[in-house]
Amino acid sequence: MDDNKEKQSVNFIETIINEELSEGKNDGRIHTRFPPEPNGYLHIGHAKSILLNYGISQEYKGKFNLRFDDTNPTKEEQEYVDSILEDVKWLGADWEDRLFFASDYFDQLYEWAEKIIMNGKAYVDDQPAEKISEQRGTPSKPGTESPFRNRIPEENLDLFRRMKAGEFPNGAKVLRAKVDMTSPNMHMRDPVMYRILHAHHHRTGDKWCLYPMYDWAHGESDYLEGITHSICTLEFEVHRPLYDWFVDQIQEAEYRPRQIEFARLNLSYTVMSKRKLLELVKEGYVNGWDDPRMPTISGLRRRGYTPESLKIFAEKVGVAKRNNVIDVALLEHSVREDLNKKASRVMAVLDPLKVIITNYPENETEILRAENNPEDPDAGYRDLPFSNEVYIERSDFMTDPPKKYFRLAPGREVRLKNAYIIKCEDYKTDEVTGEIVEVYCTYDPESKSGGAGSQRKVKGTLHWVSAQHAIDAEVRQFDRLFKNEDPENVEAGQDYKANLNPDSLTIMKACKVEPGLRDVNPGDKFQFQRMGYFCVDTDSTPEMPVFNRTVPLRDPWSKMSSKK
RNA sequence: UGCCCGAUGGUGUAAUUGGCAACACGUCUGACUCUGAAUCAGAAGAGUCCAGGUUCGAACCCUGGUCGGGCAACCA
Repeated sequence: MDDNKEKQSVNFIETIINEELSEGKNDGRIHTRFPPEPNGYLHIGHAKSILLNYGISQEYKGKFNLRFDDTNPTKEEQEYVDSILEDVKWLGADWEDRLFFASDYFDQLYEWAEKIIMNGKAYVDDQPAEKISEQRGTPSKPGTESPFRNRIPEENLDLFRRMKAGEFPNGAKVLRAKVDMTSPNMHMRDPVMYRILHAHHHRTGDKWCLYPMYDWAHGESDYLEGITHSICTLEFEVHRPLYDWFVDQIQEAEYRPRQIEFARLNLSYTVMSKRKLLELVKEGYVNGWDDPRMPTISGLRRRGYTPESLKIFAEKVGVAKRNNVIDVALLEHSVREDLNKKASRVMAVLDPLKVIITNYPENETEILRAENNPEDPDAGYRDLPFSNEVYIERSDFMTDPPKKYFRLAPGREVRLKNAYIIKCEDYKTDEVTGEIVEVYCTYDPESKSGGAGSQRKVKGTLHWVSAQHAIDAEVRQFDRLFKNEDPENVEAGQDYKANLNPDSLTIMKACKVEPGLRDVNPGDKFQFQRMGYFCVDTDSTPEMPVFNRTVPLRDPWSKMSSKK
């Protein structure tokens, strides 16, 4: 099985690694990391990155670190650290004992900064942010040098130490790397290494009033951890020369980390920026970060996605450098593929219509046998009660059906899954509304599933639930959060929120499900036959189980019928 | 007007590193079916952004364009 696992095509990062390996770089050691900033919840784009980094470490028998990039105390919170830890763990990316924080390295970073100052490669600038920004020029205009650029190392060191000691207020001074104000790369125009921030840090408390900037902290953190491949997204491509410049300042031996950039994941009908997701949460467009409609890992988890389904997805999506928009259908396909193998089949009627079987004894209950999962012989069987009154799906009965409609209609026969063939003899409508209230059928006693006369074929098979045995349940159905494939595609003056789908959430409170579903726990997953995959929500109680629809089953009929 | 990336069916990713474009999703047929699911069989759909060049041969190399994305926080 394994050997005919068609020669897996390698992505461009693996190609690079393979080349380096054959050159003997870093002694053949492979070490990756995932470096989230704890300022928001992780989303499926992060999942791609986590799975990529962890996957590479596994593939090459290397190591994988989790490191929080917590260099900005004004935006970061413990709540986010906790959620990120939970999400990464849930995905199965194992950092073993290598959980780190950039803030763990503040002392080392500071020490190095002093060294760089003494090497004449960094200086303290007294100018305000606006002034520095002005002098930086524009992409097409070179920058000009700060009047403080040529301070002598001793003076810089003294000032830097006083910055650390807290002698200056926020914004009074910064430490800048002395690189090249005329570089065509804006990031090389004497970037800021440290800013003064009298702020409480979630880990270091009030120890520091001086915090390193991303570019300075990131590569050095990689270096300290022995990271060999620092994989990040495309927008950091222009930072790479600076990443390398900073490593140059401190590198001591042969080893050095290498930054490689790949294209971030984009999903159709979805927004992915932390800022927008935060906005959706804060302004109440969704019910929290783990709202099942959110593309967050916690949202997907609550929705019923499995870690495996996300792995399947990540593999199908691939890794490259070109901008992409993945069809959400691929995500949906990935869960179905996983859940099809694992989820027990059960029957649940979401929009019940009562069917009375007129020739079945009124007070009798019959126990039928039902297969739990035709895809998994080991899943076994369960008992199902049957009686003379059952509920079927309202959409499974029509008084005047179109051609090709295989379900129940006056005079037509249909099979009740795992039970009998029934025939519609009559129905009753509400005199006022015209709504169908009951359907009257007769059953064929010879047609019992598994019985001698069960070979008889009918066009349709319906799911059902015995009226007197069924239990009540709430079902939440989700549709895409945005109406437009590209949520950003709006008329002038509007933003992505104009594309919000008002019908993204449908709550059905009168559902009837088979009695075996009485004792379920949040997270349990099922296939409601003919309906889709569902997952028990955290709001579920023993009195009222709540199911989230993870994804509907593929449904050619609804496609066919809605086309006309 | 500067610099850095990228460009292959509707979507995404490949192509033994120069040998007549493959896989997946989606779409459409059909078979099977006690889930209109799954499964199985098949089909349509790109001639690789454009123009030159090198070569027996180019999606891969070279030149010049075009288009798309990124870069001017004391954010990451």
